[in-house]
Amino acid sequence: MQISDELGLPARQSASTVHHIRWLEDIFSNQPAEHLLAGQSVFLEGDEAEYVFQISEGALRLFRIIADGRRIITGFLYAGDILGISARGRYLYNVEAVSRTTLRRVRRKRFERVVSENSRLQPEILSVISDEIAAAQEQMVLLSTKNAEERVCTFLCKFSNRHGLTEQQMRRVDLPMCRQDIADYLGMTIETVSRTFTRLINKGIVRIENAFARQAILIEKPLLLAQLAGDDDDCFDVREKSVVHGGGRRH
Amino acid sequence: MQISDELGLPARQSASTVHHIRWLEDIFSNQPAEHLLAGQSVFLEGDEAEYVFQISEGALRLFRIIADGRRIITGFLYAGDILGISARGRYLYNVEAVSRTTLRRVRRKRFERVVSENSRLQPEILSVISDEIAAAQEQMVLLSTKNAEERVCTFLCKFSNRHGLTEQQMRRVDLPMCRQDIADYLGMTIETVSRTFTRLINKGIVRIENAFARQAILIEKPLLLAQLAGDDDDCFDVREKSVVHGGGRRH
DNA sequence: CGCTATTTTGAAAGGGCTCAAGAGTAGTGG
DNA sequence: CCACTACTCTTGAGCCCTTTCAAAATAGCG
Repeated sequence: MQISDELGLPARQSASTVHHIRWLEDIFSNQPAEHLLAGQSVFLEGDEAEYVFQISEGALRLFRIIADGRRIITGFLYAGDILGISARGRYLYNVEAVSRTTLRRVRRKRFERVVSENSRLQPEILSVISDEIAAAQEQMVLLSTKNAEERVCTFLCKFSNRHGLTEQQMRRVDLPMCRQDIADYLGMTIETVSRTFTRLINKGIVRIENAFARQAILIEKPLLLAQLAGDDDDCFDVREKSVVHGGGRRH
Repeated sequence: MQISDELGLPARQSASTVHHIRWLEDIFSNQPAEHLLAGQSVFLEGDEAEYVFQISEGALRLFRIIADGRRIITGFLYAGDILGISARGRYLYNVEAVSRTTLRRVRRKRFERVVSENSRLQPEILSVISDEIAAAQEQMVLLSTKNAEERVCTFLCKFSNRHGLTEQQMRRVDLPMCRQDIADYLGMTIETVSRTFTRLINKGIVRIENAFARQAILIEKPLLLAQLAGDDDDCFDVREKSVVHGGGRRH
């Protein structure tokens, strides 16, 4: 149920760790690294929210299971990301390792003490939480308006543009998660995800690097991919447009 | 852009105000009441997050406008709810009054000062934020798995069970928002919302109280409504079920 | 009482889901 | 090295639910 086995993975610190959360990171840096294999659980929905985690390497999936057994993945977390800050008494979702993952944990009590002692951490906490809410909202937008192709393109864009990647890494995407994960995250079936990938390949937008690596995707036309994601970030002209509700049909 | 006119609505304090946020409320109680008409804006996405608000009466809609002009309502806020806590530098979404609404505001600076001075407020802040994230996740679940009927039933259930309502108020639901609002919130078209309501009426689950009031809905069979919402809260047996991913089909 | 905005209803079309089978990939052991 | 098994992923065909487009009905308001 909790991280059990500490198998002896090489505990090398990812050089491309992180960035955006300078000071918070220091809280974790002295903690021992814990290693997880793909599929191992970090905590479950409803568990007492005793710890705050930071991912050193790898990827986690956050998900809930609903009554009929279906799984909804509400997000993925990657190296550098922090997990568990926003939990009140109990965790709101299940967390598992997508692939081999290294993380560090501190007790919530200690975490909060350190934060309250160091005034410049306060805004960073808020920043982390704010990001989490922003991500949730983007996901709501995706789920309520985007079609299959837009969803997959959005996913690939976001994954390839996540923090702490080199230019090269951005064009050659090594997806750690399987099709079912992607499907459960994007609110579609595995079949539709697969079909959509095939369509993107046929269009020459991405290419599957079938060389032995598990799932390497080469983004051939990053700009087109971004366009197909349909975010069109030129959307801050809301206050100019005479926004008629239900303007462009569809919903 | 900001709340402009202070029209002289009777500033009576809703007796059924709130509850869950005892101490935070005190921060707002001395502030002057501001009155908004239906449709008036509180703030826009991207505005500097200068204030924190509490709703005294009425309802707000939180929404974003995407590139093609469509509107996604990410949430509604009601009497007693607090708005703007989770914003970092700038607000993440637009906020408008759904109906006549009364609210109070405090400057973020002051708000944060008061909070940091009073240690028992800290957990309440976290609680508010945690609720916001929980709501966002429930919405993701709704958008990625539920069909039209389940969505509408979920909406009615949540609205009728929101905090601070008497037993009577729970069975006689006065929806302040229009069909288009509901559609944009549930990720469906106004036509489908309408059709779904009709179906629920034909099934005898709800009844429209057409007496002069704007939109009064009588919930005839609350239990059935809750069942049709499909949340089946007996879902905390996750750790027992051998959860096979992609268990019950559909996604 | 007419005008407009909102809501409801109808018929047709489409996109993604479902069910089912095939192709590819890994891991195992003879 | 290659069969054998177990998975994951891909492809195909039909169907169903929601959307779309269009029009009628109802409510709101001067």
